[in-house]
This record gives sequence, structure tokens and C-alpha cells, in this order.
Amino acid sequence: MTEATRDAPVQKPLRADAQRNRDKLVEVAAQAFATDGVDASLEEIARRAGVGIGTLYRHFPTREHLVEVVYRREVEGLCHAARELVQMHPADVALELWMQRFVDYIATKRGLATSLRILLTTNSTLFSDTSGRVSGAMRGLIEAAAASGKIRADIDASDVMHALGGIYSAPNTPDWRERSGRLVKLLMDGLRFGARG
Amino acid sequence: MTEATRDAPVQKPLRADAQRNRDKLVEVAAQAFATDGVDASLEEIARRAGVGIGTLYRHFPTREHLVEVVYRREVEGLCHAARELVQMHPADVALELWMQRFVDYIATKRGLATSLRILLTTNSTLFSDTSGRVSGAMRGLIEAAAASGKIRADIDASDVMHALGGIYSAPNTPDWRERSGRLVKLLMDGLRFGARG
DNA sequence: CACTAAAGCGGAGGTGCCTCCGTTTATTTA
DNA sequence: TAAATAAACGGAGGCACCTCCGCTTTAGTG
Repeated sequence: MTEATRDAPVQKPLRADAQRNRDKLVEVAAQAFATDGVDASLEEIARRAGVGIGTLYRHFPTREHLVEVVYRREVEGLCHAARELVQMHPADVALELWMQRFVDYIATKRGLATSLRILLTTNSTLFSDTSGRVSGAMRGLIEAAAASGKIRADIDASDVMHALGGIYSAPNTPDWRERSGRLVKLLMDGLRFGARG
Repeated sequence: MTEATRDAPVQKPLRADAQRNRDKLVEVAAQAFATDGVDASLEEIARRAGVGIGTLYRHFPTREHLVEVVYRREVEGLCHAARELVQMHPADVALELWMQRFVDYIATKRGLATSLRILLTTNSTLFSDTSGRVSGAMRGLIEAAAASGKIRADIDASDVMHALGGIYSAPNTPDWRERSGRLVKLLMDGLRFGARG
């Protein structure tokens, strides 16, 4: 199902075709950036989205504009996943699954790093916006898990975030993802240890 | 024969034609960057230097390499001018002329700012190298002027450098150069005031 | 001087960026 | 539904980047 992406609060609605093209562009770009890095060819993105290069540039006047929208979408997806997982799984499993997904998110973020750094000098709200949302989502999951007795209650979100710090290091080694996965598992064991339920 | 030159930091001299082309490229690039900013077309630079684009890229694999060399040359020229001026003019005049030239240097530096920032993250010696040399040159001029009694003796180089701080502000206004020129004059008047000679 | 290996040259060619504007399409109005 | 209008499309065209490799020049050597 297509998600209704309405990200500008004060902007008259786009024409239906324009909205369709815009959504498609963002979707394709997200894939392209993940695969090829931020330097993915914009013409290739336009082509794969089935629109002309002019259309891409009308919607996203610079590469950074496009990167920003993709990044925000990524964050959005992560927060949405938190809400969904918590309804479909026991609270501790939800937390673990979400943290695994968080690892992917960090990987993406690292890939976008150069462009994001440029964005952050221009658009300083981006960082506070997104990091607030992500840590909020995490807090929700942890509190739910603690409340249900699936994990110990003497730990809060900021402790867990801190414990996850390890995944920020050793950025580009090929086994980074596996190692981070194990780190998450280890952390979960620690959290489950001595839980009430 | 022993390999005395095995890991010598100085690379073996370029072939005569290569050295010629390289020098010409740097000279043309300095002009181009001054005129058009760091985004000057590299192909245009190669063309104006009378060499192929391939030659430019062999000598300077990235734009930043070229920018760095141009910048170092600029600093070199500034320091050289200090030595020369002090021999050709009374010490206070030498100082004044040099400071006028320093204004030009700052203008260039501002133009290169974006690229320099990238360079500085990669090559952190660049900044300390050059700022040391420039302030050294300035100190020489000031001490000479003070010793000859052309300017007051109760001021040292760091004070003057600080007083010049004003030229760093209001970077891009059209009258920046004139204003900076007046600032230098004013500063010189202050330095001459109450001088022995 | 003639010869040769190594160093250097240069520009065609493939690709990407971005703008401009004639054409197409969605939406509004009658 | 048809016409009018504003919005959006798309891709050609011009410019720049950068690589690749066959050709030229230089600097030694006999």
C-alpha cells in the first residue's frame, strides 16, 4: 500500500500525478542510496522511477534535498515499526526485533554520512528532530517491555541507547552487521536476566 | 650501490617538460580560482595552460590537490614579499605595503574557504604550517620597523594581528577591500604615532 | 649521434549534472 | 461534458568530470 506522504505542513496539495511521481522517486532513491551510496546517479533514479530528469529536479532541486527526504522517511519507518512491533509480539521480542532494525538504520545513516553532514550545517533542525523521534520510539518499547515484566525494570532507555553505542564503531568492516547483531542479542540477554516474568 | 634514497621524502625531480607544465598549471589555476572561485572549470584551466586535461589530472588527481598547491603558493608568495619589501623600503612602509597585500591574501583564502575546509579535515598540517609562516613573516616586519624607530616599540606582532582581525568580518560586501585598506592605513597611523624616529 | 626505456602527454569518449521550454495532463469552471 | 487554465512533465542540449591508452618526448647509455 502506498503511504500518504504529506510532509509539508503549509503547502497546497500536489496534483495527483505529481504526488505519485514524488513518492515513486523517494522510494527508488531510498533503494539507490542504500545500494550505491549517496553518489548514486540521479538520472538513473529518475529512469528507474519512470520519470524524466526534469521531474526529479523540480521536486528536489539538489541532491541534498532528496537525501534529506529519504532520511526522514527512514526515521519515520523506524518509528512506525516500533508501534507495529509492539502490537504483534511480546514486548521483549518487539524490542529485540526493533533493535535489529535499528542496526540497519545506523548502517544507512553511515552511508549517507557525508551528505548528512552537509545538511546539518544548513538545516540544523534535522538532527534534533530525528534523534528525538528515534529515542522516543525506543523509550516506548523499553517501557512496555519493563512494564510487562519481560525485561528488568532497573534500566531506562538512555542506558540501553548507551549500551548500543558499540554499533557505532568499526563502521565499514565487512562483518559489522553480524557483530552488531550479536551485540543486540547480548544486550537483550542482559535485559532479560532477572526479569520478573 | 646502497639504496640511500629509498624512502626519501622528496620525490625524484620531474622531467623538464613535466615541471614546466605543472608550474604553468598552478599559475593558471591561481588566476582562475581568484577570478571564478574554486569551482572554476578544470578543463578550462588545462586549456589555458596549454595542456591536455589528462595532464592536469596526472599532476593533481583531485580538485583539492590543486587548491592546496595554489594556496601554499599564495602563502609562499606572501612570505617572500615580506623579505623583499623590507629591503626595498623604509621599515614602516614595508610593513604597510605588506599588510595591504595581506588583505588580498585573506580575500583569496575566503574564496577558497569551502575547499580548504575539506582539505583541513584530510590534511591537518596545512593550517599550522601556513599560519605559522605568515605570522612569522609579519613578526619580522614589525620588529624591523620597531627597531628602526619608524613605529612605536610597545606593540608586538600578535597585537597587530589582533588589530587586523576586523578584516575577517563582513566577508563578501563589495566595498570590503576598500574598507580593509582604510583599516590598514588607520592601523599604521596608530603604529607610527609616538614613534622614536 | 643513435638508440631505448621510461616518463609524460592529450584528448576522445562515456557518464553525470542541471536548465530550459515546448508539450501533455489534471483540475476547475461553465 | 467540454473548454480553459494552471500545473507538471520530460528529454534534448550544453557543459563538466574523469579515465584510459596509444602516441610523443626526454634523459640516459654505448
